[in-house]
Amino acid sequence: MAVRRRQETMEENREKLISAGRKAFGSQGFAASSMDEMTASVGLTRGALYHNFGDKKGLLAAVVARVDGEMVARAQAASADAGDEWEQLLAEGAAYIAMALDPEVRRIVLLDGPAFLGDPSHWPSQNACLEATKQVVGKLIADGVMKPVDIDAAARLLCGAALNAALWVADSDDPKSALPKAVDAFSLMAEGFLVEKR
Amino acid sequence: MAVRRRQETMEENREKLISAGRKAFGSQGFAASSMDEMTASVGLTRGALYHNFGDKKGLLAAVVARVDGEMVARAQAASADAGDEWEQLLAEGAAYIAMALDPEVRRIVLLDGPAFLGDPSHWPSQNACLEATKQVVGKLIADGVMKPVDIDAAARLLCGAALNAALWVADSDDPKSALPKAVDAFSLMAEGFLVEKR
DNA sequence: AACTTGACATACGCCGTGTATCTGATTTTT
DNA sequence: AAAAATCAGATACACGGCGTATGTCAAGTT
Repeated sequence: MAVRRRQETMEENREKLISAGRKAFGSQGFAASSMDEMTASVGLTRGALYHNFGDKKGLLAAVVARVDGEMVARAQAASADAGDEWEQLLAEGAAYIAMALDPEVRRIVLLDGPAFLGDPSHWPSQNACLEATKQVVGKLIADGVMKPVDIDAAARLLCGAALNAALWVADSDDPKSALPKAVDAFSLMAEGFLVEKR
Repeated sequence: MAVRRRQETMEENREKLISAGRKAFGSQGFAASSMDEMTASVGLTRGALYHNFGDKKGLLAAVVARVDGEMVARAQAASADAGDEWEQLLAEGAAYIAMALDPEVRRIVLLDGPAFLGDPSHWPSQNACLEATKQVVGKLIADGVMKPVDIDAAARLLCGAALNAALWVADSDDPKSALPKAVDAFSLMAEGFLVEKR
């Protein structure tokens, strides 16, 4: 068998660590996750962790970037076949709400991320969700569909509202019945930005 | 000198710990705060902490309740002389945004609170801000000013939007100029709930 | 084949939490 | 009022986690 290249195995190990870190952070939270256990679960030691990611927070950042990236992909897929751009925005919002029902997303991206890495708008991953929302908001304002508000502010509020709605749904007594209520309230509130009601 | 009563000094010590905990959590964050240092800063030891609050999280809960209570008081004061109830809601929102610019409020109530104590809607303090918002929303829907949405969902979204806006302002490059934009966007978005625009 | 590199392991020191035990002052009891 | 009980808080200890310094051996280089 051909000798394994160095970079290959390193890439594999990074992958293992990100994946295991995601599981650990997602299930126990960042603070309570032991890096000894986490690395052992994939047959490595903390040596690999500190070599690849610098420290525990470094791994969290990598995991956040990963999950964040997946979210944006899913949101764009969900809004792909929306009628117009306004409906696209609403579809993305609804998609974020649905995604944030995933416990991993909630804990890692919505709770521990901001608490341990600082505000999402300054993440190295640039918080892809925010970026995507800004794009759409910019277009909608240019087209005169949305009122002329600050793009950053509007995007942040819309994105934040969607994720906040998800937190509410997830922690409500009956998530199943809360979900439509949340989507409903979100859509309604978003309409505040519209020039003319629909 | 009269002998000090037991309960008095205990109450004083609890007060010292809450106050010192607030400073520590607010400046360094919950995870990075050493309880040895914190207790020593008010001339006590961790013995007092564990006796009074059970554990580190117990103190956080007490601190959160304290700050949360102050927030509601300030919000109600801000909305006291609002014209009608809708304006009261907006005033409360603006007040929340302004308050969350306080670093202590941000870190303790908005970041570490949810991350370490769970969702605000389940806090022992009941999250007074949410409760207050629900009150007003309930009235506005009954009066036909707001559209008939789920009260809990609407309150959560409004409250969340205000606090989220504040997080954005605080972490923006130029908070001073961001604040009015945030308040503006918040008010606009809130109007989505109105039956007829103003 | 000798040498260098570097990815990861091993070993160590430090710090922080939580708990078990102790102590002395305030209450209570008689 | 003296003895007994209580209890707020201090002291001491055990355990575990993080980060770093150092070691090691396979992959790559010359």
